[in-house]
Amino acid sequence: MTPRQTVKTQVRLKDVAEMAATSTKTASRVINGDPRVADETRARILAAVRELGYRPDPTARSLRKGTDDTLGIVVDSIADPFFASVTGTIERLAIARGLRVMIASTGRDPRIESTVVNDLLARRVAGLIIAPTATDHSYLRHAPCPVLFVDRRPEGLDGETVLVDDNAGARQAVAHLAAQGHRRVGFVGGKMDVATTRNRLAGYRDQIAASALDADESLVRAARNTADEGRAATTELLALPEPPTAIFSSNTRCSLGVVAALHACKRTDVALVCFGDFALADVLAPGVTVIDHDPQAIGVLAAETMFERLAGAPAVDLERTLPLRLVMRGSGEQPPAGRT
Amino acid sequence: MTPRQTVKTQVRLKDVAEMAATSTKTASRVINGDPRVADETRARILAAVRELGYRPDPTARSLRKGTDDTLGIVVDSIADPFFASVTGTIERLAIARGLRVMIASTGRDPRIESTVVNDLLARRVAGLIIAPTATDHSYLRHAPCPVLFVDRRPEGLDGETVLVDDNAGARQAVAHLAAQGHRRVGFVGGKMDVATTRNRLAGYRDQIAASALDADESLVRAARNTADEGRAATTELLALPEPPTAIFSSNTRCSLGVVAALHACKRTDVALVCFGDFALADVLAPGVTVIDHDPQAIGVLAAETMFERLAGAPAVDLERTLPLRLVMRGSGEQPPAGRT
DNA sequence: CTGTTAGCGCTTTCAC
DNA sequence: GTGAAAGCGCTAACAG
Repeated sequence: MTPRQTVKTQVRLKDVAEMAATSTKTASRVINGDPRVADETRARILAAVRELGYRPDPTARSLRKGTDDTLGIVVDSIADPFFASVTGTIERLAIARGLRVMIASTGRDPRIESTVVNDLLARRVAGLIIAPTATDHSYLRHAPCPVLFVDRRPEGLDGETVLVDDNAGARQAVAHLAAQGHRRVGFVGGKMDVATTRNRLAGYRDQIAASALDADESLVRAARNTADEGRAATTELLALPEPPTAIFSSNTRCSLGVVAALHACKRTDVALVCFGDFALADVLAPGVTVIDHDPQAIGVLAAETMFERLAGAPAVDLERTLPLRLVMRGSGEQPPAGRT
Repeated sequence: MTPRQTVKTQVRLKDVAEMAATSTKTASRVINGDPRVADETRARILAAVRELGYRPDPTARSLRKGTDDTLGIVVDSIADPFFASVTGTIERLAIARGLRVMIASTGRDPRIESTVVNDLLARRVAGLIIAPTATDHSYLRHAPCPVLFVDRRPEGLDGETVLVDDNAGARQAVAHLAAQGHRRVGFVGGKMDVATTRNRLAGYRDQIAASALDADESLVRAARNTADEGRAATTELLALPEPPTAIFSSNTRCSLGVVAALHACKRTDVALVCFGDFALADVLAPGVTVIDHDPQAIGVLAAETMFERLAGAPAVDLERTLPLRLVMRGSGEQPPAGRT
């Protein structure tokens, strides 16, 4: 037998209306704050609502109105510290505005992205915030709700986007290392099918050229998606005939591996700048110099932008870029061949 | 050529039925995998489904069936690394079973917990996984769906719970420190209104007594919820007339602060055992000894338990406890007065 | 095997 | 100001 269904019959609007001796429509008006109801009637209805403990059914309301008070958020992985922070911030602000939040992870799989986005759309979400993974987002051109992209630009669509200037951040990192006298700077980063990686790698290459450093492709180790892979890449780089004297790590997952490798090999003399701050970066010896992009700030900006769209305000600029900040802690200020 | 999706004009089951020259009910049967439909009819309907790009409306279905294929997850904060990992794991497994996931954070506020749980319930979630914060969960006794608690036991209700043995973990940590010869062991941990903290503190006190160590309440610094507060608490402890020679940190947020403080004061000779592993714990010098409780394992167990309940299997035991593991990395193996 | 009829709980015409 | 009726898209009953 199936589990016993609770006899707790839900209080419906009809029950409220009956108790207040009025119609469901009038009760509905009161619930929805329609002013055109007699004060006396309104009082009766509110009393009934409180007495019965009535709570409107969001599903029925959603079906009838064709819209929901839920925000859809689609990110790579909720377990990724960066996205966890961004998502958590958005959720907090959304709740404060009386909005619910539905979160879905894609695992960076375009097909999963398409599935979850369509599902969210089918649920009539009020708005959609997406860290894009797919290569074509043109199907969102006529989406029935505001769509905002985060961290990466959509492809095949001029969608409003909140992001950091990956290219500039990478250039800044490499320029900083060049200023310490480094000529051979290694790159460790994620997969090339992620736009963020491509932009950071492009910035790295731009600045290598601009600073006239060694443009050696064997110093570039992309497609490292986990800390373990970042660690392995670092070990490889250090084993090169002409190893780099400095490393730029392009994302936090990699950074954790790079740091682990440098400490394991006792090669903390190798200069290091990481894209993205992380816990304990300031505690290590030496402290890890980072290009800081505050995930909470991204969350706040994304949430506020979405609230503007939900309120009907049109987008002014298609892109909102957040500033980056070089945080010097020691690892990035070491000179080449700094072994002691 | 991928078919263009017009999200605006929704394809309804009625359209599919008309195209297949049948009734909506028969079409509904096919959609829901009812075998009692003629193969030929089924083929016509499936063809229409594909041609029209029909996707069932989850809202309408939910309203009609009185249930949804969404799992509700309620945790302290999605930005907390521990809960991000647990939640991410559950989400991944849920998606794989065709379930959606709705996540809500409470910020450890009992009123917010009550609000979000009721909201999730109003949305007819298929099941609810809760890291409890409120002090009374008796209102969930007759919940219309399976409810599973994670990380902490509910109060006022014998609910099925997945957790780690906080008390035993704390005892193990203190016993380990006692074995190194420490007699004064400090405690840094979260707020006392969180059951996890209470259990770990109780375990700490139990073992202090069992090992006949100094039971000095001035060594106990609870109510530290952030890394900054953990850092401050550590500084306070070290400034005591009779400072501890070892510290037990009861949660990861605190641990990050404790570690930062020890490094900042150059007092890494103070022995340290932390409850909960964290990134770079093995990279620091000395490596941080931890009582490891794998958040992913908790997520897997929680998800599987929930799937069992959704399938109708009754709970065998009310509690499922995950094993803890002492990971020795150096910080917890240092002797007292180990300054060099 | 298939179709018709009623709703799920709510909000929206459009009357009064 | 208020209310009756008509659905939103779907599926549980119960016929046929």
